[in-house]
Amino acid sequence: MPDQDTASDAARFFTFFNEVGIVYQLASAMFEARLPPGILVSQFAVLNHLVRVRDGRTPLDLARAFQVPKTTMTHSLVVLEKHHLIRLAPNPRDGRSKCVWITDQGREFRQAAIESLTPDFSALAARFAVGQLDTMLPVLQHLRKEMDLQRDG
Amino acid sequence: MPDQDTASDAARFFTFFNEVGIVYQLASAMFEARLPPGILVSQFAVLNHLVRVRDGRTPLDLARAFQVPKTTMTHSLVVLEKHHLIRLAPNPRDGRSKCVWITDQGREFRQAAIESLTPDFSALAARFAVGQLDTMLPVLQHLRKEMDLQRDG
DNA sequence: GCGTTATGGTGCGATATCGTACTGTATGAT
DNA sequence: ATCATACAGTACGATATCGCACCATAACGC
Repeated sequence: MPDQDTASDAARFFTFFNEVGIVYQLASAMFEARLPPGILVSQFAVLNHLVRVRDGRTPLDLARAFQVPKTTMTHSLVVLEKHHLIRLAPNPRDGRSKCVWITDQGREFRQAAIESLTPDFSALAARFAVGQLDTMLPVLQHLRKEMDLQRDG
Repeated sequence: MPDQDTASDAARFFTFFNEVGIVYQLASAMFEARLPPGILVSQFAVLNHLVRVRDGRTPLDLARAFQVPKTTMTHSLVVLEKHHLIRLAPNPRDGRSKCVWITDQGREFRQAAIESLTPDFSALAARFAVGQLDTMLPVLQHLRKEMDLQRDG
């Protein structure tokens, strides 16, 4: 009964994404409580991406990576630049475009923000066995990759 | 070396939540593309909660469930009521408060929205083995519960 | 080269989210 | 009963997010 199967698949995806959304909300709230006023999780996420993945890319690359409209990314970058956490340089390869570079201050800010979360993570580790994350992480990464491919192609 | 351990725990939580955030973004984008204009994921999520968990509760209960400020929830409820997807009734137990009830139209809307996602889920199921979700779901739910408890207590 | 189309970024207006302050009702102490 | 305090919801202003229109440059066809 393939109809039954696809219905069941859909229900499982829906339930799963619903749960992911809740965990995201809770983690965001936890994180935002530690960030200094004026910097939001969305903006920190950009900073984090520049360190974890690569800086020097264009605003549009970042917008695509985060699945947000380019106007939203422009705004986030303006805020980060105002705080001297990134630097926007002209793109030598394309006169229409720019390159986004993280500053030393930006790296320090990211590091400090991550460290400020340590108490929260410690408290959570006392409630939840961290080893369980190791099982889920590669599966989540694989899921993300496939969703990315589906989006693009 | 307990310091090393807690640092490693923190790094694992951070990496994991980062991945959760990415999956959430991708799933939201996928979902929002199927919702009719005028209804956002945040508003649909409220509707979904009313069916999955319970309706008849107060706006503040919902705000706490979603970890959003009560003013944000007020706004979402106004939008949903404007579309006749919910009904706001006075709370017979408390003159300051209200009760949120989903309408028949709201239930139909939710069902139709979920069904509109079926093609996306089918395509994704062809790329990603759905059974892997079943392993992660209970762990995610457990993590969410512990994060909730940490937040409250 | 020149014109057409495509693309990166921004300006602008609309809605969403959030913090603060306020209103009205409930709760509790006396 | 009266008063002080706590609490649910709203009003309002600030920022975030988003869609649409526009500008400047790039890419392409000829």
